[in-house]
Amino acid sequence: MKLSQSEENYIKSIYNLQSKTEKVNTNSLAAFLDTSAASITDMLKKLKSKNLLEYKKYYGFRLNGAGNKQALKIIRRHRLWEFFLVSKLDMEWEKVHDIAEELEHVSSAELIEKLDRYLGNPKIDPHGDPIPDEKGVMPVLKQIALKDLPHKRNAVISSVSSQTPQMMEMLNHYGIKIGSPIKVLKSFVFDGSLQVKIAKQPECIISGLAAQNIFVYDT
Amino acid sequence: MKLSQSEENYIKSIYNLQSKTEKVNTNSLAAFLDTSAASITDMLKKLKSKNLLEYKKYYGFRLNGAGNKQALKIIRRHRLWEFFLVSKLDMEWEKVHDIAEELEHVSSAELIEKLDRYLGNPKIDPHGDPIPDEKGVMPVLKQIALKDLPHKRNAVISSVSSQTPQMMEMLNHYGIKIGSPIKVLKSFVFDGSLQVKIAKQPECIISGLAAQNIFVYDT
DNA sequence: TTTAATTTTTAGATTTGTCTAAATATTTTT
DNA sequence: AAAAATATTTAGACAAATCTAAAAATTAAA
Ligand SMILES: [Mn+2]
Ligand SMILES: [Mn+2]
Ligand SMILES: [Mn+2]
Ligand SMILES: [Mn+2]
Repeated sequence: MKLSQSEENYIKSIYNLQSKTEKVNTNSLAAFLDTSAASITDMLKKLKSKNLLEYKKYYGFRLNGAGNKQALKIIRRHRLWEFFLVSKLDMEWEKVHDIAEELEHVSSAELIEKLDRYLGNPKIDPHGDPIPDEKGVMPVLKQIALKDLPHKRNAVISSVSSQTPQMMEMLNHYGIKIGSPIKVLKSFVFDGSLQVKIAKQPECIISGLAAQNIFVYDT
Repeated sequence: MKLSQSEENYIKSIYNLQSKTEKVNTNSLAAFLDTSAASITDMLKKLKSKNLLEYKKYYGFRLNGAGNKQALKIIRRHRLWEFFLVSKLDMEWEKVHDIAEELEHVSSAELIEKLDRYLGNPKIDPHGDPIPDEKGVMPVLKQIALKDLPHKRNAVISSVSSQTPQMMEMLNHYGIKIGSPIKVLKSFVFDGSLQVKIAKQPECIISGLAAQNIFVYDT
């Protein structure tokens, strides 16, 4: 089934909202997509007629199995392109989302499978979000605090607990970015500080408090 | 100026037809784009109103300076993506056109400049067509005799010195076409003959005389 | 130089995705 | 439980890109 760019954007947005609330409602989707509620209703009818959506008038809606599968396909494309833009073209991870928003609609299956192979079948995008595989299965990644990461384990920065300017300043200084590969070399019992190696950076020391608030995927 | 996908496709097609005939006419563009003549007229009005086109009712049309510049920008994107698909993702050069037809409409300037750098600023796409630079200038490609092509260099058949029936018969037999990627694997000093690999053909031997009369773009 | 053939444009319709404003249904407050 | 507030849907309109069929202009033929 060939979907329009618009239909794909709606499906992806519904998927995202669904992961936060059971049933999605018209206004929240309208707000999310920055369109009118009337447009949402119009599209809901269309997606329902294409059997991608469970939809009961006035009572909210959800993607059904087929809809979810579609959403995961689009998310896969989006995140693979983001990974490409950052890892190969050396773009900054804050900038890649908008471009991936367009690239995700290029629909060749062969393209995406070859891109995936070329990138080394990455499991996490530059924002720390998991990349569904070719069957639409999200990899299960266990997230742990950096302080609990065993030594010498290859891990990837997945998130930080608070996005305050103070935290960002420090992360910036250390060259820590979501998606950066990281490895713990040594830990100091005295204050819980860690000596770590972050990809592309010289080795450095991170305080125990920071190590509690930085999370990684143990890969 | 932001152009729609449709507008971009029309501009590019007009550019291509223009390179063959001075003025383009409605029916030939309709045939080229496989649409109705009425649709062409509709779009011509639109492109004229956007000052990309010289257009006199019933008397044909041409892109103006701004229109040409736009066309070259789109062609640049198209050919860079084609190069990417073949050289990085290892797709076959016959298959990449349709995908590039979609990718070419992703409009980030930064994306294209980084892609260009990443690919090593290629000058020729996988079909042997030149890639305009970031200013829209088509590169002037140096053409050399196949016999002078260094080993293992990716080159593209650009022309043959004589188009006699005898020559054509031989080219046909070898599956040599303008635009075919070619690579020299080995040369024999004894008679100047070359072992070459032409895209999609099995390896073969070409005589020294033939190798003097076949020209390639060294990429 | 009329007439015929061809090309191009216009008129009017359709589909997709959007909007505003009004109507209707649901939920919350009194 | 009725009124008020909120959420959702419908009605009707619009712009973009397309189409078919008819009209008009140009070109070629008789
Ligand atoms: Mn998108
Ligand atoms: Mn992302
Ligand atoms: Mn295109
Ligand atoms: Mn090409």
